[in-house]
Amino acid sequence: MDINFAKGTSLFKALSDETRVRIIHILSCGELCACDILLYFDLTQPTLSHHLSLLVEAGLVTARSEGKWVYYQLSKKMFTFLENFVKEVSHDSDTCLCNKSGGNCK
Amino acid sequence: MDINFAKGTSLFKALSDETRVRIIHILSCGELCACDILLYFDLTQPTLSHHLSLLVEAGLVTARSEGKWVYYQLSKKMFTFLENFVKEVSHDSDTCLCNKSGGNCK
DNA sequence: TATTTATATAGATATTTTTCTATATGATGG
DNA sequence: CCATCATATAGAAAAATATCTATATAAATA
Repeated sequence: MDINFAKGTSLFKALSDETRVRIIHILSCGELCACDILLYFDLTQPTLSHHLSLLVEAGLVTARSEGKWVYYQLSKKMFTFLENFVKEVSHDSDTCLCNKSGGNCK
Repeated sequence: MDINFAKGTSLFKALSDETRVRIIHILSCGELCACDILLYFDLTQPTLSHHLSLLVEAGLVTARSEGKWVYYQLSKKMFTFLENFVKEVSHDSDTCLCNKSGGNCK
């Protein structure tokens, strides 16, 4: 079971902006439409829309259209993946690259 | 106990590059000097040095000089912080911003 | 002491990212 | 069917990032 570095890194990249991390937090208690999320920020609507689309593209957030609104919600599955990825990558184990490619660190 | 968004985001930013995530993984089984880490990558020495300094600056990795070598090691403390931060930010709780600032999502 | 080895720094360039304004799309309601 | 509201897209500008080559520093060794 190889570590999926590209996928894990793409999640970190999606979370490498404080606005997006705050969006995640705001969504942690349930789904919200974009216009409600906007109230928490001093940003223009297109800028928020861009941040939301990056989060959706990364798979951390899902979007659901209803009437003229789009409701955004956290993907629990992806956050579970992220939690596991952080551990997988940073905890000592036999998946470590140094064991695979003949390094001398062990 | 407010969430430290700036600190958490800075960790995500430090991990938003696949090379740096791979460095973390390579260090997961113990400390290594920069020249040994370099063997795992197709990068120039200054580029790796730059990535290492970003990881150190973020606090995810510590550096220890010995002779002409610099040994790099993961900061377990910071990875524990990161694991907790991911949960804090994404799990429903009374620290959610929407509860604090009169939002209507609950 | 001169050379080699390990690492860092400086400076340049190409790419990516963040944000904005302006505009388009698409649903709702009068 | 026209105006309004929610959202997305286009395009531009400024800032940040990743990478390289060249060079500096500093320790070890011949």
